[in-house]
Order: sequence, then C-alpha cells, then structure tokens
Amino acid sequence: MGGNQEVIRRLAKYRNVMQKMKALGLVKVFSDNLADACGVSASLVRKDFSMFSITGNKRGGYRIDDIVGKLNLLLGKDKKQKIVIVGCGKLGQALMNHNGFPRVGIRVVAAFDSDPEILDAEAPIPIFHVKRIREYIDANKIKVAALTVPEPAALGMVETLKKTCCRGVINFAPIALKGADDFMIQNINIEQEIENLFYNIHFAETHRPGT
Amino acid sequence: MGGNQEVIRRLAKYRNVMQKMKALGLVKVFSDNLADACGVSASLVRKDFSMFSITGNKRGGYRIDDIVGKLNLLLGKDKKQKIVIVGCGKLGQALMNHNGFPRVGIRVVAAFDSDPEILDAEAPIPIFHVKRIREYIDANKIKVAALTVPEPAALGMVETLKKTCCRGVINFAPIALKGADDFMIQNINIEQEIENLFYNIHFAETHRPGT
DNA sequence: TAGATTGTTAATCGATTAACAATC
DNA sequence: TAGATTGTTAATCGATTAACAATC
Repeated sequence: MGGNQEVIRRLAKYRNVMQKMKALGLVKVFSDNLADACGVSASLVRKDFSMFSITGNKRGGYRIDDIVGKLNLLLGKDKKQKIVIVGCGKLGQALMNHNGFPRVGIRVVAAFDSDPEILDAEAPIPIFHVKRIREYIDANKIKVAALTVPEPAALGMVETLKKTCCRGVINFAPIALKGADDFMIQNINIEQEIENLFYNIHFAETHRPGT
Repeated sequence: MGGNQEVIRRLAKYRNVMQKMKALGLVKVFSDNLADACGVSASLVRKDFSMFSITGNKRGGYRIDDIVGKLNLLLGKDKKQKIVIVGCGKLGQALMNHNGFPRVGIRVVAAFDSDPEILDAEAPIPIFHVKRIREYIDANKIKVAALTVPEPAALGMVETLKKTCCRGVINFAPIALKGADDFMIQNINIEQEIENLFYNIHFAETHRPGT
C-alpha cells in the first residue's frame, strides 16, 4: 500500500483530536499536547507532520485551523467520499444506516444484493441487483465498496470490482483478501479481533499474575 | 498488550490455512507452503513457531494435526469463547446473528440495551437492560464484550465493565479507547478504515501514474 | 548417503525516540 | 534577551530476513 499505514492512522487521530480542541476554543497546539492526547511521543508527532510537509512555528506550536485544513486535504476530506455496500445482510444493513458515516463525510450511495426480494430502487439508499453493480459503479465513479457478502462470494466479487473503476474494498468476510498497489483491500475480521482479545487476556492473566 | 499483536494474527492465519489444508487431506506442511499461503516469508513462519515452542521435523516439515492443535490451545480455542453485546442497534443486532461466530467457537450469550422496548429475556440470545450488566457478567464469568453503543456512552461503559470480571472489549464506537495490561481494548473504526482506503487510493493514483 | 528442511544466529531494515541546533 | 518549541539528524530499538549448521 501507499507507504506506511500507521502514520495515516495517526494523522487521522491528530485531526480528530484537534477538531475537538477547536470546538473547545483552542487556537494553537504543541506537539507535546497532541502526543499526550494520542498516546504517542512528541518526536513522532513532529516527524509525522514533517513527513507530509506540515509545519508549525518554533516557539509558537501549530495553528489548529491550519493543520486541520491540511490534514483534511491530505486525507481526501475536501470531497464527499461515496461508497456502495455489497451484500445486504444484517451487517450490510447496519452499514447502510450507520450514522457515523455522514459525520465524517462518507456517503453510502447504493447497495447491492442477489436476493430479488429485498431490492428497492426507490429507497433513499437504493438496493439494486448485484448484476447491475459494474454498470452502476462505472456510471457513478465509485472508488470504494464495502463487502459484506458471505465468505464464498467475497473473492469473486473482488474480481468483478477490479474490472470497474472501483479501486478498493473494505472486506468484512472472514477471509484475508490480498490487495495490490492498484486495488486496495482493508480486511476487517471481527472474529479474528475477538480471538486476539481472548489470547491477550489469557496471556496477561498467565504471565503477569497480580500486576 | 501481551507482546506483539501481529504475530498472533499470523498464528491465527497459519491455523486457518492449515485447517483448509487438512480438509483437503494434507497431513504435513513446510514453512515454505505456509509462507506462500499467508504472504509472508518462510523464515518468519519458522521464527513465529519457534517463539511459541512449536516444533516440526527437520526434513519432514510440520504435522498439520499437531500444529493446529497446539495453535488452538495457544489461541484459547479449546474452550467456547463467550461474549456479550452491549448496545442493540443495527450493528449490535448484526453481531448477535453473525454466523461467522459459531464457526470459530465464539458464542454470543446475551445482549444489553437501555431501551425497554426491545428487551427480551426469553429470546435465544436474551436482551437485558444495561443496568443488569454487571450482575450478569460476574455471574456468568464473561471475559469479553462487544461495544456497539453510541460514542458518548462508550467510555462510561468501559468504566463499568472494568469493575466486573470482564477483561476486554472490542469497541465499534468511533473513538479510540485506550486499553491497559489488565483491560484490553480492540478498536474497530470502520470510518477510519474507509478514510484510509480513500487516502491510499488517492496516493496510488497520484504517486504511481500508469504502473 | 545425498538432499532437503528445520531451528537459530547474525545481518538488515524500517520505524520510533532522543538529542540538539535553529529560531521565534 | 532568555526560554521554549520546532524540524531534523543521529542513535536506538524491534521486527523481519538471510544464512547456515544441525539433522532427519
């Protein structure tokens, strides 16, 4: 993928924190403040900014407005980010109505399913048959799709999407799809994260008794 | 957290791949095969195994049955992993019915919400009022909860859970909750992952034209 | 045996941190 | 000015990879 994933996550975190600071009436911020708020070191904050040519003032810190603007631009937040949902099961429906999306400028513009029963072209977020997905995506220049189809269908759907102008998916099927430079894949494996949690808890209990 | 997150993810991946190999009738596997299947190097596979005292046979590779068993034990897959859902919005309901869970030995045993309308103590997965959560968790020795409450409620719920025998949450609220050694938190920030995708796509298009 | 693969040690790589000169 | 903070360079740290002796 494009360089380092972690630094992008941190930039988004910095932005979120600064937006909250701004809401509080703050105007400037030091690398030290951001570091505390985000649980990283001040060096790293400055290094991250410097990597993306985001500069502040010696002695004066960073102007919040300034930096938030630059970060938004960098993260593509200057335009609405349109996505489609592929697979209208429970999870797909949850995403269609997810109110965290509008808040950050992400808009679900359509959904697709193979079950004719649930199609509804007139709904606020229309649900089309998956056979129409290539046509829709290209016509609407969609770049990102959320995959909430069953595992056996996931790989095939990625192959279909690769033939469109869509350039990335967020995959919720419990299968690690491999991305590439020209087609990005973010896997979200809920089962995996929960297993991880159990492992870490078990590990902590076993290896650090009474800490 | 307990050491390195990535290595645990890889171990789970190795196990998943080996389970599929086993289903195909294979009996043994070389580090090289696993490396190819998981997109890592053979050195790393061997190093990962060695870190957890998982050994094979020089010349003979690894016996799949053997290793899968050891990995399952390591990942806590020898027992059912019980979780509760906190927050029965769309996402919470999707998780309650998520059929990826039973398949990997995770069981949703109860859900909690503050809306009296949707409570149902008699459902296959009972939905109780959140005020009963501490009592329930301690009585049933629940270690892990999935948090699908609105952002403003997330932090308070974590504080409540810390007072119980629950020792970790998977958090779907778009706020980065900080974990600790005695209380693990896995944040799943869907908005964040999608923003990431847009950034990476944008970056790839800008920095590698025509690749 | 000869050949192939593990397990481990040493080398490499990349990311984070520490330090500090520049400077507001 | 004196003090504080940035921006950047050098040092550190940890994870991955390469190499290879041990050995099946």
